[in-house]
Amino acid sequence: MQAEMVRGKRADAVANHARILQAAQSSLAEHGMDVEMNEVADRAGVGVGTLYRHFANRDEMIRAVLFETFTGLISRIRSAADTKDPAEALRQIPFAITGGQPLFILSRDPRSAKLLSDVTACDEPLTGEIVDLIAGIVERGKQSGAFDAKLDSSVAAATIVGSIGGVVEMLGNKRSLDELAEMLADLHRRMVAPD
Amino acid sequence: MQAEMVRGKRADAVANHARILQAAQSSLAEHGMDVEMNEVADRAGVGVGTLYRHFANRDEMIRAVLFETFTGLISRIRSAADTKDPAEALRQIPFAITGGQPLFILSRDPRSAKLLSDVTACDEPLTGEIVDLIAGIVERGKQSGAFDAKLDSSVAAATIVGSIGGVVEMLGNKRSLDELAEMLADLHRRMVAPD
Amino acid sequence: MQAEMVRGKRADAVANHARILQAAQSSLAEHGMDVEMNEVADRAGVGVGTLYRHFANRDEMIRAVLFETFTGLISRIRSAADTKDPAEALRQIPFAITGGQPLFILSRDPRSAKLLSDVTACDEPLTGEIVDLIAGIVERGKQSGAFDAKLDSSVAAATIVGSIGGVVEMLGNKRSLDELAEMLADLHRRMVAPD
Amino acid sequence: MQAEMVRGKRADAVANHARILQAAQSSLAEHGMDVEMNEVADRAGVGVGTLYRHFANRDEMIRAVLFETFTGLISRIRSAADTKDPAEALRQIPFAITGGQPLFILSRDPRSAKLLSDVTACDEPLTGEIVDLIAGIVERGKQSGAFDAKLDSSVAAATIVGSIGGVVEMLGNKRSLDELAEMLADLHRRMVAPD
DNA sequence: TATGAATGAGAGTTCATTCAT
DNA sequence: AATGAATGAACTCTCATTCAT
Repeated sequence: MQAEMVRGKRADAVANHARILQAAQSSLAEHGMDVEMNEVADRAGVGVGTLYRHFANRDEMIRAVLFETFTGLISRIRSAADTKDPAEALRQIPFAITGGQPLFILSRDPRSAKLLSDVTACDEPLTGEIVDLIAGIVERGKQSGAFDAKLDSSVAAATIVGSIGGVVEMLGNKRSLDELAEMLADLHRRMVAPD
Repeated sequence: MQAEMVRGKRADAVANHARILQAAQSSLAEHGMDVEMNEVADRAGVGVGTLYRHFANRDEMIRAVLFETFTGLISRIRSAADTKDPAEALRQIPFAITGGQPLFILSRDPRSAKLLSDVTACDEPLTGEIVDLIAGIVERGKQSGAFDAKLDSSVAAATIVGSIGGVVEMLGNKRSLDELAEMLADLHRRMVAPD
Repeated sequence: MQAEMVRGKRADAVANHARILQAAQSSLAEHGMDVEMNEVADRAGVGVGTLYRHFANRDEMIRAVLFETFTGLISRIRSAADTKDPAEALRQIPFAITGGQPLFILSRDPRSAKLLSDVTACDEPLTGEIVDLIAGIVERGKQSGAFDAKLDSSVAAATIVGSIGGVVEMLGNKRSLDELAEMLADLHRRMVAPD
Repeated sequence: MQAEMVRGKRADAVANHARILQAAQSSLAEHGMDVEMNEVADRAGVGVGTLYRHFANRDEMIRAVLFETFTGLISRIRSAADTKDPAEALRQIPFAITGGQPLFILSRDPRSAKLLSDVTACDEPLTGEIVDLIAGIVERGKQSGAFDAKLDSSVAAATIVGSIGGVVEMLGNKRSLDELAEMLADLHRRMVAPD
């Protein structure tokens, strides 16, 4: 019922693991932190017991999904932030954020922060690192004169992150993410431009 | 021990209702949509049974709090939107939003949308009406030449709402809301200003 | 359905607590440490939830029963041990042990020791204290010349405890406990008598 | 890779069976009737599936271990009981009982009685047959005048069995089994001796 | 034939809701 | 009318058992 699982149990188990992560991800996206194990199991087409063979418990399962998702998200943001030109770096941010799985909303849930606190080694929301990366871009832009020197880089960064999250949530089902990212990049450009 | 002072009892009940709403509000702010009835009852200083004399069930209680909160929020936004000058109207938006109870975050929870769907007569997030009001301001600004004509007013409005939510969530515990609102208003002004 | 519960909820709850302890006790006696919460609830004529209003969890419930049972058992043994004449003290031991609830068998289960380890402050079986009390009697008897001086008091005590437990388990359903206690006392007397 | 060395495989299977029984026995000794199939499998160095090739189910596995153990135990007791001199026969009992696998404790667990009820054809504890054998010795001793004529042989036998079990459980980890058996034999001798 | 991943019934626990007091 | 003890459906997690490889 699945495609080419090359041979033996190992391949099967690996395929299952992927299927389960995928199921957990879509359940999480749909129900937030309230995912139910049985639903994830059903969605993955396995029994509950199998979930527990792959993750020690519900929290670990969610953690795994969040970790995967946020790891990808942050690495994309980091790539964007590595761009030399601050203006170009900033332009890439909306694309970097909207490019991944649609779990960005969970980064707001206080429970997800708690769940990942031993990964992030702090209790503050996961958006913290993202904001810092973007604040770094803003700071560079201010120093190069590309952005307005009077900007508070943290506030600007939080504004940018919040605006992307908000637009995706509110309009993501009406317009394409790419189109929205384009418009967001433009709005952000105006926001940070020198007077 | 039986009857009189009917009015007194009414007053009592009204006071209780307010206390309970207040308790529910603070519980909601703290735990999100996971509030527990017993905690609300404890916080209100009444028995659980009394909660059920005031609200048919948990959902109704949350609905009442959200309704009250969003009603206030929307009326403040409406006031701001009624301001003649679009620039000034837009400036007031962050203050209007941050001025109320800190339940704005709940507007993001998919469960709250579901819960209020029969109030709003649609399943879309409660932010819908808010976005529309702000989009109206943007539209007026575009027509008056105060804002850039190329703006997509819905996207701009969603950006503004999202940015306020994001900033409050991410920085609300580090800076005063007033200070943040001020900075947000400035960022929004730049964002919509003509090139 | 219960007798004179003087007034109000409190009395009811107290009666329930007793009923639940009683139910837990008989379930424990029947199934050992494998008691099931639902069975105890059924036996007590309450819902499972009620069990959890009275005890934090299954372990606490069992702990409460064991504690009550062993506390009674040990206090009866202590009374016997307080008797001046060692011979008379020893004679009372079988009666002291068989006089209580029939949970003596559980004192053997390693799990019950673990469960009560924070009460007894040690992990060794609960029979430890009982054996010590009886060994004290034997020691006194040896010194007074009433018992054989060559006895190892610990071994004698363990023998006595084990024999009572064994006889009750093996013959408790065929003969009366009093009759058995009488015979045990006689056997123990012979066992410790000087040659 | 297919067929031959049928005999070799048989031998393998027999060795496996022994290894598994051994593993089950040590697991049982450690965890009582709560043994887990996976642990036994691990301990035996085979997969769980293999357990089910040797025993129809968990109960059968435990039954097999208990049967083997008790069969050995009873045959040792029978040997002792076959000794002509009742006093000598009785002296050998503690050695016969402590000489085997340390599963004697399980004979007390109500679950093991249930489990073996179709082997023993009755629900009474497995100790029944043991008690009968020892009661036979006592009876012979009474008739020969070696033991006190007033003894109730069943009660004396149960006392003896119980005392051995108790001493082993309570002191087995402090003293050698041989030393304890010696002391028990002495105590039993005194117990049955004529006044 | 042996393996161990998958299964799912069943046990413990929580919490919205009810109702006797 | 207010209370909070009782209720039990629903959820998480475990482990004996099965079966594809």
